[in-house]
Amino acid sequence: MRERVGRAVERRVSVVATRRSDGRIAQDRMLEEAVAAIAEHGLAKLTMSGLAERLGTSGGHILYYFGSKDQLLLAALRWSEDRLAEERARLLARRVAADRKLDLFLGLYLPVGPRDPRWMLWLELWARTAGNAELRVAQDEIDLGWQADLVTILIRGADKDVLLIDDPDAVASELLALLEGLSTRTVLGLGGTTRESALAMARRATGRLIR
Amino acid sequence: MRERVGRAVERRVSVVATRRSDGRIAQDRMLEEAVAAIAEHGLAKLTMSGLAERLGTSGGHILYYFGSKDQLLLAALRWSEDRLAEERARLLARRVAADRKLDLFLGLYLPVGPRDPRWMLWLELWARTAGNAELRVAQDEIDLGWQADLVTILIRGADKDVLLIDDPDAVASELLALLEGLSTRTVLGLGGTTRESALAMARRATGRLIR
DNA sequence: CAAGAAGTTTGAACGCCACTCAAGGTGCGC
DNA sequence: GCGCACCTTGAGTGGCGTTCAAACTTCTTG
Repeated sequence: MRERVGRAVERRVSVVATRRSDGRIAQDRMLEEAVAAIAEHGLAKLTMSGLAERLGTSGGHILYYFGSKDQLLLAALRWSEDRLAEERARLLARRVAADRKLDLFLGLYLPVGPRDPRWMLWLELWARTAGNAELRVAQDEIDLGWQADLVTILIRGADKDVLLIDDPDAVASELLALLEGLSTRTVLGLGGTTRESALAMARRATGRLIR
Repeated sequence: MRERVGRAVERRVSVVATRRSDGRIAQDRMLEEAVAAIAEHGLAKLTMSGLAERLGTSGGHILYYFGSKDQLLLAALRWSEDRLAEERARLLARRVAADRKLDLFLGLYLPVGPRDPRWMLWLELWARTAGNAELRVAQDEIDLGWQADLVTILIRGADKDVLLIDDPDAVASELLALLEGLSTRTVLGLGGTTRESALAMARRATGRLIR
C-alpha cells in the first residue's frame, strides 16, 4: 500500500534531529489552503495542480503526503475538527453555569455563517462516505466527541439541579440531530436560514428539552 | 446554451402524433437506473459510459437529454421527489385525524433505511450546491413543498383542536430541521441511527412541539 | 568528514473521465 | 416519397487524479 502519511508526524522525537524543512508545517499549510479552497468553490473544483500552484509546489507532492484526494479531504476535516475539539475542551473546563455552557455549546456547533468551511467539509464528506468505509468510521469517531461532551454538560447540569433531564443520552442525540439539520440549512442558505435564526431555534428547542 | 432538456417533455400534446420511440420513457429509464446506481455506489462511481452500458445505449446519448452530470443528478432528484410529492398530496387528501396525518408525514419524510436512494441524492446535491446556484434554487423549491404541506397539516389540526400550536411556521421549520438531521444520520448509519430510532425520536419531539 | 541512507520534490506519463460534435439514422407530416 | 426534425452514435478533446522513476537534500554513521 502507500502508507506514507504520518511519516512527518513522528518527527522531532529526537532532541537534536528534526527532519529537514519540517514536513508538518508544509502539511498544515496544505490543509489550510485546501480548506479555504473547498469553502470557496467546493471540492469538485479543487484540483491537485490548482492547489499545488497556490502553494508553490507540485501536484505530486501533495499526494506524497496524503495519498489521495479523499484522504486529503479527511485530513482537512480532522484538522478542522481538532481545533474545535480543543475549544470544546476549554468550554468544558470553564467555571460557568451549565445552562450557559449549553448555550455556548450551541454556538460552537452551528456554522458561523453560510459557506462555513468546517460544514462545507462535512457536506463533501457525506457524499463520499457511500463508497468509502474508512470515511464513515472517522465520521462516527468525530461525532462521538460532540456527543460525549454534550452528555457531560447535561449530566453535570442535572447534578447541580440547573437542568432537568431524565435521559441525557436521548436528549443529546435529539439535540445533535436538530443542530445538524439546522447547520446544513444554514451553510446552504436553505429557506433563508441564518446563523441567528438557527441559534434562536436551537435555543427554543433546548429550553423545551431541559424543561 | 444547451437547452435540450425538456424537449421530450412536451410530446404527446397532439392526439395522433407521439414523437418516435417516445423520449420520456427513455428518460425515465435513465433516471431510474441512475438513481439505483447512485444509491449503490455513489455519484462519483457513476460514469456516463457505465450508466450507458446498463441501459444498452451510449454515453453521449444520456448527455443529449441531460446536458451534464450535474443536471442528471438534479433531474434524478426531481424525479424522485415528484413521486413523493404525489404521495404527500394523497396523504393531505385523506380523511384521517391531524395527529395521525402528522405521524404519516414523519414516515414519509424519513429515509426507508440506510442508503435510501432519495436521501443519497440529497447528500450528493448538497456537495455540488456550493458551486452551482441553479441547484440551490431547485433545492429551495422542493423544500418549500414539504414545508407548505406540513404547515397545512398543522393549521388544519389546530383548527379542529386536535393539535395545540401557536406558530405553525416556526413549528414546521424546527420539525423539518430535526427530520433532516435525523435523516442524514440514518442514511449514513451514523451513531447507529436506524429508521426506527429516528422515527421514535421524531415522534417524541413532535409530541413536545404540539404540546 | 566522507559516503550511504532516508526523506523530499519534481514532472512526465497513464488511464479514465465528462463532455463535444459531426455524421448518419429514423419516423412523421405533407 | 420527400423534407424536416428529432434521435443516436462513437471518435475526439482537454483535463483530471494518480503513479513513478529520477534527481535532490538533509541526516546518520563509521
